[in-house]
Amino acid sequence: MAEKQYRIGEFSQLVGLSTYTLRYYEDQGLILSQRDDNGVRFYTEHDIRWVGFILHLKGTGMRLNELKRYVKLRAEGDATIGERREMLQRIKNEAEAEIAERQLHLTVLEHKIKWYDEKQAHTIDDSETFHDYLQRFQD
Amino acid sequence: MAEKQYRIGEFSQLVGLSTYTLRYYEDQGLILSQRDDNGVRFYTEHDIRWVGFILHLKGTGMRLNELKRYVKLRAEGDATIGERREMLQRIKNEAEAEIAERQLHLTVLEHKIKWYDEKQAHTIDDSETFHDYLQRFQD
DNA sequence: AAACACCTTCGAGTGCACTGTAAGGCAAGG
DNA sequence: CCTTGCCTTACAGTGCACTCGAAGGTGTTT
Repeated sequence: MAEKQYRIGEFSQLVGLSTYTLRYYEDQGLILSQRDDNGVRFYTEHDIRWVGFILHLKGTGMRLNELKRYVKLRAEGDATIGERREMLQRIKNEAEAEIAERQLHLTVLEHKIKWYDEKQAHTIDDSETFHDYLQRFQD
Repeated sequence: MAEKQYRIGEFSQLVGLSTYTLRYYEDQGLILSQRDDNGVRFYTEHDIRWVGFILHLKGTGMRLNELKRYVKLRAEGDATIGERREMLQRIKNEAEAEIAERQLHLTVLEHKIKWYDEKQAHTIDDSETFHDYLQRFQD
């Protein structure tokens, strides 16, 4: 039983990327496609997994240029595993730092929401500025 | 004792935004500046706090257009507090959803790093694909 | 007198990641 | 035969948030 083959339109639906983007990624060397006798692209389950994986990498904040570099290393074989590992580790660290930073910003936003609530409920002095209010959480 | 006044160059250093960006933000209505007798911008501590706050909002993922809308509402007075609160709440929800999503992508990246480690240490079968490996964590 | 920091308007350039159009062509299905 | 879906190259357009430069100006400091 041969594996199911998908043409670009169907594949596009499956992976959630437009056909434009799929061709663009192929241009950029991020994906490969096989061709039938007429030169028409087709993809298999294997390609679905690969696109899924690069979308995970993208989802962590990895940029196309880094992704290209990663794919290039991958094509060079197991000798580059160390380098790829370091790359992913760096991406991981950066992503975690960004998340942490974003969470810090979020706490201020949360305080502001609380401040609005208390202001609306008149449980804080009408003249207390948000800045003064924030001071109460500084320690 | 009058409050210290900062001209744009110094202020730029203090808040970490270029003078270009400060003027741009002013154009966009995100910041106000006072002017001396010669029309030269100056800022005070109050402005430092305000820029600090909008950078927190930006840091949560809020876009300039939303920020503009927020600032506009703010200028309309306390009557818009409810709307501003809802706005920040929505931003908060979106930011949390994005963080959660990013963390999901990160777990896959972490698995990939582990997979590299195990592959390098030859503790996994050389023929086991990352996809097969990942299956072991699916439940 | 020159250097410096600021002011204005206006418009162009940057980086990223697409997204779309034009203009041509091929092959299969109703 | 015509529509649909695919193919190609090449290039323009989009959205976002800056970033910069030109060309002219003012006021303060050395």
